[in-house]
Amino acid sequence: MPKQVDHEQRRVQIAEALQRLTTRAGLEGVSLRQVAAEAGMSMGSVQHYFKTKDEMLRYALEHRHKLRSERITAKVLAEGPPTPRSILRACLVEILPRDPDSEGDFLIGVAYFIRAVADPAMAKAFGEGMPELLAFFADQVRQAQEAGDVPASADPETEASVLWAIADSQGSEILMGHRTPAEAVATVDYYLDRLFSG
Amino acid sequence: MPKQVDHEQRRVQIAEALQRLTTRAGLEGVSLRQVAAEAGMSMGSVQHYFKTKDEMLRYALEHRHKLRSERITAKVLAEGPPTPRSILRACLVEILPRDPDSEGDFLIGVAYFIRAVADPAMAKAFGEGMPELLAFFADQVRQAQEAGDVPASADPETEASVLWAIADSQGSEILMGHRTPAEAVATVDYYLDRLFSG
DNA sequence: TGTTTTACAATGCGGTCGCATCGTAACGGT
DNA sequence: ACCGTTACGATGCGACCGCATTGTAAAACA
Repeated sequence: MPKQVDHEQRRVQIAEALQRLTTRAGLEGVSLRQVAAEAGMSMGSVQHYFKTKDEMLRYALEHRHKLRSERITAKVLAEGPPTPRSILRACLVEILPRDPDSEGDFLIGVAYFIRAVADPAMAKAFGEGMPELLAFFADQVRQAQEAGDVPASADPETEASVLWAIADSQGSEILMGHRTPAEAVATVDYYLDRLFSG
Repeated sequence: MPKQVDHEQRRVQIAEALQRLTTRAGLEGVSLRQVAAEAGMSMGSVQHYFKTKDEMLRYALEHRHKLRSERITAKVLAEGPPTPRSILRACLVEILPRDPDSEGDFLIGVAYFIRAVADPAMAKAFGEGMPELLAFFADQVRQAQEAGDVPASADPETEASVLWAIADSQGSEILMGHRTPAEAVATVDYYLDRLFSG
């Protein structure tokens, strides 16, 4: 068969160009042409690897999910002796936009959220990564409960939602410049303090 | 002078058409033509009242702020004897998208958020309504503290952020169909339970 | 009544969009 | 060497966008 090209690598290349564009310029309204230019290839090439724009966006979303997961687990493992609390803190802080990288990641999340609102298929894809993250959070809370660090009255699943809510919402506030990363981290710590008061 | 028309009423008419469209079709990508059609007037007419699209969006944003404030205060006053807790609950539930109306309101908020991310001027306008809402929340928490219903250790300002975060994030989850309004309300109640445990 | 200002409809312009099509260059298998 | 497939660049189509312009009807003032 013909010219052998690593499809996966090409797709990643495109996805990362998309991510860079999304971070830099804005988020909605990035066009295929822009993505192609940013990736240093022709539009036809992009089309070759992704039949439609949606397909490209969906792939980039999965790529992002993977990267984020890797980043978080790396962060968690890097934190000396991991306790449920330190793990949760690391996750939440990692989610917040604190630098261009994490800001880009957060922005991509927002971009997909927007699409997801109008497009149920995208909402499904977008929400796929959520349950396991929430389950992971809930599990940490449960472990802390068993260790007596979190009151038994707390509901792990709901606490997981609240934790996510804080990171999610504070992240948006940071993006809009209504809050600084430091303030957001302080809020996270505040809440963890209150939660871990068993 | 000539044909006297109530400008404010016309603008409201347009803003509400925009809101309806945003609710129904999606949120980003509503065009001036669509808005005009929805409002039952010509595009030239819309242009007459708003020189640019941004101007229209900005006006509609303020309109929304006003409506939401009115809606919330009405809701609070309607709740028999208002306690800080019932007030907070009413506010949070009111923010959540529970029916087409509140869903539209929430969607508009999302639409503006999106614009706000890329457009600092919009971010400013969008964030203008926030501090007073947060201050109001914080004030309720403080009052509850003085009444001994909320632990003195709680920080009213941060709690206000957390409360907002819950409504904000849960609202998004509802929009995407990842959560039902009932579940979101349960989360709100759960958190209020934990907060009001003085 | 005539003039002036406002309200609005119609239309067009330049631009961009996603997507389809087509031609061709590069390579692997036979 | 040839053939079939793949990679990808070039180009164009139809639709839509925001915005500007133009023309006209109507109403308040003189």
